[in-house]
Amino acid sequence: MSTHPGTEITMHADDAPQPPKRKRRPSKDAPSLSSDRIIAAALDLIDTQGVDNFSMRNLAKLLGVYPMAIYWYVPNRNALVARVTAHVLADLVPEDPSADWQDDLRTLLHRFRAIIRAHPNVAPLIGAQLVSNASVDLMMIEWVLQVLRRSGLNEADIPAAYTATIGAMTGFVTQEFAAVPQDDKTGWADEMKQIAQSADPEQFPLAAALMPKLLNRSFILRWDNGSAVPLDDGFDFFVESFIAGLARRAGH
Amino acid sequence: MSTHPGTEITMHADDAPQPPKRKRRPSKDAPSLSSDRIIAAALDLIDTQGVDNFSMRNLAKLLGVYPMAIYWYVPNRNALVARVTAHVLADLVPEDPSADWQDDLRTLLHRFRAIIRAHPNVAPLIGAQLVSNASVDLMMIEWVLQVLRRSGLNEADIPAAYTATIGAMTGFVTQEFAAVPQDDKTGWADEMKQIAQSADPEQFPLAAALMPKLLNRSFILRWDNGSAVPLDDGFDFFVESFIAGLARRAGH
DNA sequence: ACCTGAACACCGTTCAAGT
DNA sequence: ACCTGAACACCGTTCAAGT
Repeated sequence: MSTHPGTEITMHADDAPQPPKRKRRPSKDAPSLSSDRIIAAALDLIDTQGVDNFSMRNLAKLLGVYPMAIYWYVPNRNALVARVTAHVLADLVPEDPSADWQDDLRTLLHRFRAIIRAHPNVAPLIGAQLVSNASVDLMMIEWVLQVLRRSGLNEADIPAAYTATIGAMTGFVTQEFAAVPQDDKTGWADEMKQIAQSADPEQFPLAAALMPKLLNRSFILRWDNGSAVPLDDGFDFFVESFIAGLARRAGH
Repeated sequence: MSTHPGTEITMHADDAPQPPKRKRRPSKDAPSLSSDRIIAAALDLIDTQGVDNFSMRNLAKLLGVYPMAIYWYVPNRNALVARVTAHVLADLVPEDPSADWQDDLRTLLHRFRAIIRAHPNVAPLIGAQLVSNASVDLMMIEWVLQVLRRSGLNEADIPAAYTATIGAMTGFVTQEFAAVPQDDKTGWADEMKQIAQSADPEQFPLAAALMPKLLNRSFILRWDNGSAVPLDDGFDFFVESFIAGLARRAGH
């Protein structure tokens, strides 16, 4: 739960004075604010209101404080959002590497998806923000590199394979849980259904035939996102294809 | 270039009255605004300023018009952004299917990347907005389904394979071109470099050893995005792995 | 039909000030 | 060190009005 602030190398160490050096605050009571409280409250707001409706002012209100109070702990909104995603991803790396590198990769990708499922509104932030906490990231990076080397891949291919793996881990899930505009959900769903059922079987034979399996159960042809309708089959197929392809390229 | 408005089924037909039915505007001169002009100007702004700095008010200024004038053509900012991404993706589907389904898939994924490379600031919008123009999408969907059937996959696997394919197409590239916070770019780069070179070889042996190949050339360990530093090798490895995995699952 | 113009309810952030 | 309070320069969008 806790991110052990202070023991971790905080990326982007933002020149804002980090609060507790040593036994500070000899005064009466603890400060009302802290990095941890702010991050927890921010995550709470993002989880419940979505990232668009998350504002420094609302966060301040939730914390019972004036907006600018937050800025003593965090340099700006972007940095705060980065810390929230780092917090969410803190427990990503599996503890125990197994005997089978393919199982390890599978586990990592599924763990990532499970985390985002618990905090879907964070999904759109992952792309830009998977850079926030270097210590966590270095562990994860090393973990992935080790798995890839055990796969038997050519050593020279490991950097490319690493990037491919991270892309596979984050890409699908980010899309799956991407926010769906909630302006007029039902109108949108209705139009999508209508287009789907009026898909000309002459022009689009396969799409028309498979529509019952695709409608609101696959990318593009949906109006709910992964929170409401998880794309389990698609994700599994994606993961297994990627791993199988890696295995083939590694000579298995 | 032109999206032929009126000939396409516009998804989310938003009840705003769509302008030209028949020979309208018998009056003096053409209206100063049009859907096409607005979309083109919006794309221009997004390309140059980024999506964060893109506002209805700036767009109005660029068009030489009051902000609310735009609202006669577009119901709101989100819808406008959706149309922009649809416009950008209009030419995604390749014209000529080849003899080899693997080549076709490769072509599609590379075309997608080329489009996003030309408009990288649109990348973060793709996830939520690959839903905007149903006619384009149906063509693309049918195209993908046809390719997958030619692969020899089990018919029952095609829906999952379809979602996996779209996820593969959009996921990696969306991450590759995700915006990098430009608050203090150089400071960020410096810290990243420092963490990289001080990576403990005891704790992170592979990461430390491969760091020269990884630093700013792979996910997470970078400060530039795909516009400045394209991840060509990673992308190729990803695409080839996915296709190889598909082939294996199809029994090749 | 197409656009203006003012107004409302918000933003993130700077800056000076309190304690 | 930690937070208040006012102010600045923005937002998207509603609503009434002009032509």
